[in-house]
Amino acid sequence: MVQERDFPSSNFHSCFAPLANSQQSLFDDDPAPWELDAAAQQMLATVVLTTGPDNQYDYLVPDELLDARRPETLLEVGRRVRVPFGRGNRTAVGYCVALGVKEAPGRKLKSVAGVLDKQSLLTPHMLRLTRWMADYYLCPWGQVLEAVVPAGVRGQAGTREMTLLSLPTRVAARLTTLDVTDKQRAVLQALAASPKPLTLKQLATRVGCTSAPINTLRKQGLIESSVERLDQGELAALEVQRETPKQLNNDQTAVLTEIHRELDAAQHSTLLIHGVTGSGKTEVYIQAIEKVVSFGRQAIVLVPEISLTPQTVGRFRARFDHIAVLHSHLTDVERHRHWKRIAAGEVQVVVGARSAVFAPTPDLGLIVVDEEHETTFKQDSAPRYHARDVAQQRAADENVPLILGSATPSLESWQRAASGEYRLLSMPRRVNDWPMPAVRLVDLREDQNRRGSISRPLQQAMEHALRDGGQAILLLNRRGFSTHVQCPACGASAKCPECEIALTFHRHEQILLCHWCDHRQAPPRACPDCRSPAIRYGGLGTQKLEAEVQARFPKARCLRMDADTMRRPGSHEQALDAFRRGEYGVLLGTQMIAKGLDFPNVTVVGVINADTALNWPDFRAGERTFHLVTQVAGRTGRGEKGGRVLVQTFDPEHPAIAAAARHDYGAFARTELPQREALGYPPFGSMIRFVCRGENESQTSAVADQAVAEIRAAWGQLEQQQPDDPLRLRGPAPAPIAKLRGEFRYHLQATHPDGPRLKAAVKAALAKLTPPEGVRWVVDVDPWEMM
DNA sequence: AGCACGCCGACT
DNA sequence: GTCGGCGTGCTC
Repeated sequence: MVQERDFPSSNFHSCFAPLANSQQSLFDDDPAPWELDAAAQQMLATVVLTTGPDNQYDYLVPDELLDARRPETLLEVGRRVRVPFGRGNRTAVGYCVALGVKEAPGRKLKSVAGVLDKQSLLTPHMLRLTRWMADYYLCPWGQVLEAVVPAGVRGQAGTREMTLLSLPTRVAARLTTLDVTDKQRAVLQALAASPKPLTLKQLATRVGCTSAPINTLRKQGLIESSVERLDQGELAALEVQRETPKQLNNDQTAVLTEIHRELDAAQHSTLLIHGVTGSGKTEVYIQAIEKVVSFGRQAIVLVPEISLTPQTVGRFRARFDHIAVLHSHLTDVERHRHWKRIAAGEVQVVVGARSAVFAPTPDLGLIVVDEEHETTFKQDSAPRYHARDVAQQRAADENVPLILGSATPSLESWQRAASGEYRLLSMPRRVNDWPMPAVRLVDLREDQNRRGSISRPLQQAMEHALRDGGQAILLLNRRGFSTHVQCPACGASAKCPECEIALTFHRHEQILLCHWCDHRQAPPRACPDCRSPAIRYGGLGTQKLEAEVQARFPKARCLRMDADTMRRPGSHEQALDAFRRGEYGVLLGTQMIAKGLDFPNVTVVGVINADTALNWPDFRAGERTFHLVTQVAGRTGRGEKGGRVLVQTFDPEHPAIAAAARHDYGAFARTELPQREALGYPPFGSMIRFVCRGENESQTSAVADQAVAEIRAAWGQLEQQQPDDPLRLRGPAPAPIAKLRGEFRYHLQATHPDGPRLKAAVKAALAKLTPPEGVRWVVDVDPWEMM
């Protein structure tokens, strides 16, 4: 790390100013530039490498890279550079994160070899944000930078170097007097008539000649050429039906008034909107953004990927002239074009999944995170960031409000609102005062001798709904046909050879499938252990449920949506559109049908088994169950016909299920939060999860043991003298998925109320970890995945 | 992450 | 004596 105080503030474009601790004294006691010895001053670039050690390195900057007249090779903060690195001076690529005149250190520095980008890829805001992410998520800064700048932007996808031809003014002036052939004159005249330079091809077509006369003129110096990188083609423009603002109800108006007040205050604050399903949160976001746009600023709206369906996106398109929709199946070229439009300030609203939080808006005015409790905001590969928390950091840094919205807020956000860190705004009523649907719990213990998976009350409710022309939704969180395939004679069940997890039978494909690694094998004709031919297909998946629905409701068409039927891009939207048009009576599927959809004609929702997620080895199991049941219940009662919800469960007294049945978020939070507190779990403690994996089981478990020992040792170094909450270490233990793709997995969880201290200990411990070849490890800060 | 330096065992 | 094993530490 460079000595920041050595930088004269006048010309050192640092992006670190508001960072904590080591950066605090920046600029405080800098000597004035004229007091410094000019001979010892050098122009230096601080570089963070994209791969390699997680450090910052200073390089000399050759004068030619500082020539403002040549903007394409000008070195700026936020551009990438090629630098010599290591003893062999191999070429490395890094981001320039600081640039300025600085006192030379004792030893000789190497020089920047070249500039890679024609413009800066990261504003000082984004550099600070990525630096924060690196520190918070224990991840190399260079890796964060590579994750934040889309590959299509780095690679200039969709652009091409082209030679542009133009007429020098001295030639244009004496066009008629030149001694040239007729073809050549025609070429020169075409060029003179064109308001902008032309490519060789364009010019040749206009004149109706080959490239020969043009090349002759170029050789004679009568045409000059320049090379530029140009876009190939344009983003397709969409025809959109415009829509006017909707009338707000009292709750919506009250919340919007509060948001407007925060926007006027021009400072950062976080508002948590707790609005029941169907309370009209989207309209509130839109009207808040209209105000931001009227200031000429931009807004970012983060939604779970599943919500990026034409339905939600269409509402934004209908209300704003210039929006960019960023979803996971954009091509590099499309992503690059959107990025450039956003960076140029041509986009008013960016709507996208979690990575849209990095949209390069030049003058951000507001960030909205809709369905903020959703797990898809947490990235499950490095950097393992949570978009809501990154949005919080970004909004604070850019001094703009952050709006979090949910019908079922995460307990993290709820607790922050309770502690006063966030402001809580409620929208407890649905638009048009539609009532919340009545939820009936069906106790599966009392109905043990039922045949199949649909209880009598659910069966009757579905019959009623379908007879009255309504539709039904059934939720079952298990795909496939049978969830376990077992031999009743010897008890052996089919397991994945790579993961040792029960294989699921998929009847349509006639295969046994591992849902973790996608291993496939033919179903056995007889038990491989005892040769018994009577194989039992137990457990319920969506395929079996589909068969049962078709048997029980032969007149109704049934649509199944799960990861198996929704393989192709766009199939999700097509299926939902068909259901909305009434082509199907019953929609059944996994949790992908539970979120954010709005079907006025759905009058019955059935949860086949609310308990499936309840017994997961995850401290959020109850919260997940509550979210799922509440969200799916919100899919009904959105029209004149009202709606009913039936939740089948073996545990109707469970607080998460009972509270979800009453639409009572407060009750759920009141029972769940004290339990979290007693166990030191988030939101009361920070958690860091460590997972290691390798083919050799003893080596892998030894690495987990070593990690625990190092964390304990590092914690001992940091421990304070006063009595204190103890560090909680759970594990090491085999992970719930103890084997995956042929590798054994061990994990441990560390929790403590003092997040920064916990992080410091884990960071110090991991620096000492030396796993053998073949054992890889991962740290996850604020984990959401415990398997 | 790579790459050289270093300090011990089997060769020419 | 030297070639090479891969443990340790540094790279602006």
